[in-house]
Formats: sequence, C-alpha cells, structure tokens
Amino acid sequence: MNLTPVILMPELPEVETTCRGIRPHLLGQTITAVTLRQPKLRWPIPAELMTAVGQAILGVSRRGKYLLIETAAGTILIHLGMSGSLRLAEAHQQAAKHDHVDIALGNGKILRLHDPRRFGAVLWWTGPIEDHPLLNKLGPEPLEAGFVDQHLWQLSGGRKQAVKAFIMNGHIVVGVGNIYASESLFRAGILPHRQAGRVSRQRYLHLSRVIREVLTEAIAQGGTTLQDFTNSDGQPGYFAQELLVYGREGQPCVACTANIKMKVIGQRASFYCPKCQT
DNA sequence: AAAGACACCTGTCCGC
DNA sequence: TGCGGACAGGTGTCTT
Repeated sequence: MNLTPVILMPELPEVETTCRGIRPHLLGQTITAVTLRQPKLRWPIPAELMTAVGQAILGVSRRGKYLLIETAAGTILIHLGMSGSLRLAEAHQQAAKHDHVDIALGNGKILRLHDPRRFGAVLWWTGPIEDHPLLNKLGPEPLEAGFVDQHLWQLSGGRKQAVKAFIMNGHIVVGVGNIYASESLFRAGILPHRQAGRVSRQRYLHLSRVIREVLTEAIAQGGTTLQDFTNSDGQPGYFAQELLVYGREGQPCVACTANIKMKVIGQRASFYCPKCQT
C-alpha cells in the first residue's frame, strides 16, 4: 500500500485538538493585553475585542470549527480558516511573519494566532453565544448526541446537490471538511457526486457512523501526534495522517486496486474509487 | 429554498 | 534560476 501522508490544516479534528491543547493553559487566566498586528482577517477584527482585556477566561470550547474563549464580559470567537494555527508563545518570543494577533495572559504566556492566508477570523460577542449569526444556523456536532443516525437522511429528501457538498454544508452538519468528506464517502462506499436525495436511508445510517469514526480517529491521532503547545519548535495544530483516497488520484485503491479518480465537485477536489463507491 | 459561483489571501509547486 | 499560472485544508455572500 502506498498511502500518502498529508499535512493537514484546520479541519474539525485539528480545531478540536487545538482546543484541547490550549484549554489547560487558558482556563482561569486573566487576559492582560491584546495585540493586533494585522486586523484585516476575513472580517476586520473589531475594536470591542479590547473589552476582553482584564477579563478572566472562564471557558474554552468549540462549535463547529469556531473556537470560543469565554469571559464574563463576552466571548472571543476564533476561526482558523484555511491556514490558521494557534500556539502558546513565551513572552520573550517575538512575533514572526503572519503572527497577526496576540492574547497575553496573566501567567506570562501568549496565545498567538498565525494565519498566512488570513481567511481566519477573530470576533467578539457579548450575547448568548448560540445566538451569534455565524453559529445560530449551524447543524449538529457529528460527535455529539444531537447528531442522530437518521439526521442526514431526513434532511436529504429532494436534494439534487452532490452528497459530498451536502455533508460539507455546515447548516446540515458541522465539521466535515474537504478531506474527511472524501474519506468518509469512500469508507461508506458512496460516490461523492451522487445526488444527496438519491442516497438510501440505510446508506446514510452507515455514512453517519463512518463520519463519527473518521473524525474520532483523526482526533485521537492528533492527540498523540501533536506537540506540546508551548514547545517553541513544535508545529501546533498540524499533524499528519494517512488517508485512503484524498490526494491519491491515479494510485491504486487500498481495497480493490482500481485507480483512484479525482473529480471537482462544488469547486473542491474530490477523490473516490470508481469501483468501491456506487 | 436550493444550488452554484465567487470572494477573501499567501505560499507552494509545476511546467516552460 | 526565474516566472506565470494553477491550486490549497473554509465558508459567508451574492446570483441564479
């Protein structure tokens, strides 16, 4: 087998791993300063973010691919976009290129956002977090009880969109990015370009289980591979995983040896086995 | 309401 | 070695 190691950037497992990695360093700490070197991310970083200075961090959580840092005055929302990563730097470590935001903590450490492409976001919200316009229409978390087995099938009726685009729609279910969408559909034996409304109930039940499995495995892998978030030499937020179809166009299928195909669906590269997936 | 195109931005890789 | 062009993990917004 010739599996391709791919360096992954933020899909849900990377965001979850980041969340778990930074949480113990943040909880209970007071935010002592916020430094913006480049406020032009996907949206301008709002001036109200400064309200966070002086606040204690009460919670660090994740909704979809949004990281949520909660204080009594409001919540900092961080999205890593396509190229973002967070790390904990020491006070003496000077910022590098593309280190756009620093959140300094009472313990002397700095939560530092690095994002070359600047598709990420840092926002501030003072209301109930579930009411935020970016969060209030999101589908269920695939790894939580709200993602019932029949959910995908129930929402798929009549949809002519490709099933891959359907499961990547955050309003249907969150956290299935481009890589794991291909991987999940391969494991479930479903062609990515099949119409969402033309996948059977039984196959959606299988797909739902597979999505949970793939994401859980990737998170477990991240937990074992990820460096200490305070390690200055580490590559926080990045880890390698072996993938069965993603990026393997022209290579043999691990199950049947047929050539893996690539097809652009919804402007995203999609990989599949033409024999195993129907 | 649904589906598809487009936008944001930088870095990297490939072919010439 | 240099240069232009294609392409890359996401997702909100605009157009059909």
